[in-house]
Amino acid sequence: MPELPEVETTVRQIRPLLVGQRIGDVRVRWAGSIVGRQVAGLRRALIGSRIERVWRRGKFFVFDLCHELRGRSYLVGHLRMSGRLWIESEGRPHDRHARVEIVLEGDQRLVFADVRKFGRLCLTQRPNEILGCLGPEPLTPDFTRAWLARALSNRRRQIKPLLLDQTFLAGLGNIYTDEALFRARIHPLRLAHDVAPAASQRLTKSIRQVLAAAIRREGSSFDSYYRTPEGRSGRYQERLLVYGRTGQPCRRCGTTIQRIVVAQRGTHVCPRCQPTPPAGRCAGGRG
DNA sequence: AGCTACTCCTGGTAGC
DNA sequence: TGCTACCAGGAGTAGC
Repeated sequence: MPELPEVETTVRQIRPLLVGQRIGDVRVRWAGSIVGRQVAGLRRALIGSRIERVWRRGKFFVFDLCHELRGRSYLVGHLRMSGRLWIESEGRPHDRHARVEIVLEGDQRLVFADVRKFGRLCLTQRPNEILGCLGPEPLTPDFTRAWLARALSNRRRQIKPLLLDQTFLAGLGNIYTDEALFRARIHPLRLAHDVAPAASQRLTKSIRQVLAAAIRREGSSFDSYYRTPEGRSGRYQERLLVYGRTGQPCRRCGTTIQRIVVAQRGTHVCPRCQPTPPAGRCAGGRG
C-alpha cells in the first residue's frame, strides 16, 4: 500500500516528465475517483493548464497548475490502497484499472489507475484545506526527538493508532509503523504517554531510518499492486523485519513473530523484542 | 479525548 | 471447475 516512501518514489519518477507540460485532454473512466464527482469542473480546469510543480505532502501528491485565463489551481491526490501513477504513450490500449487519464503534449498520457477504487483526485484553489491538517513531515527538520517526546507525553492513546493518525505525523501507514515500532522495541499497544524517553528517542531515529531506507529501495511491493511509475517492484519488502513475517523467526532474537490486531489493523510484533505493556499500561486492544 | 464499528472496493484465496 | 464467503486495508464518519 502506498505510504510515504512509495508516494515519494512515484513523485520523483513522474516529476521530470510532467513539469512544464500542458494538459491537452482529460478522460475520467470512473467518476468516483474525483472528489465530489465533479468531472466537468475538473476537465474544464485541467485542460489547457500547465503543470508547474509536482510535489508530495505526507501520502498526498500535488500538481501545481497554471491556466492562462483561469489562473492557479492544484490537483491534490491520494493513492490509498492500490492507486498508481505512470506515464505511457497515447497509442497504448488503456489499462483496465485506469480511472483517470491526463493527456499531455508529445503523445504521452499520465494514468491514474486504482484496482480497489479508494484513491481520489481533488481539484482545488486552496490545497491547504486538505493538507493543512497534516502533522509534520518525518523527514524534515521539524520532526525532532524533542518534538516527538513532547507530543507523545501529551497523548493518552495507543502508540500505533497514534502513529497512523495523519494529523499527528504525516506519511506512516501500516507497514512502516510496524517496522519503526519494532526497531524502537516498543509494543504497538503501549500508551503514547507511557513510552520511555529512551524509547521515544529510538522511535524518532527508527521512523527516519525506515522511511529513508525504503525510499532508497523505491518502496515495498508487498502485494501485487504497487509498482513504481517506471514499472519496477519496490525492493524494501526484502528488508522488512516484522511486517508480513508472521510465524517466522525474529531477525534479532529468533522468537516467532506474532500477528495481533490493533485498531482493526493487522499488526506484527516480536513478543520478546517488544514486550507487552503491563496491565494498566495499555488500553483496550488484545494482545 | 479516544475507542469501536462501519463504509468505500476488488482480487485473491479458502472451503466445499 | 465453479461457486460462495471472507479478508485486507487508509481514511472518513458516526456513535458511545
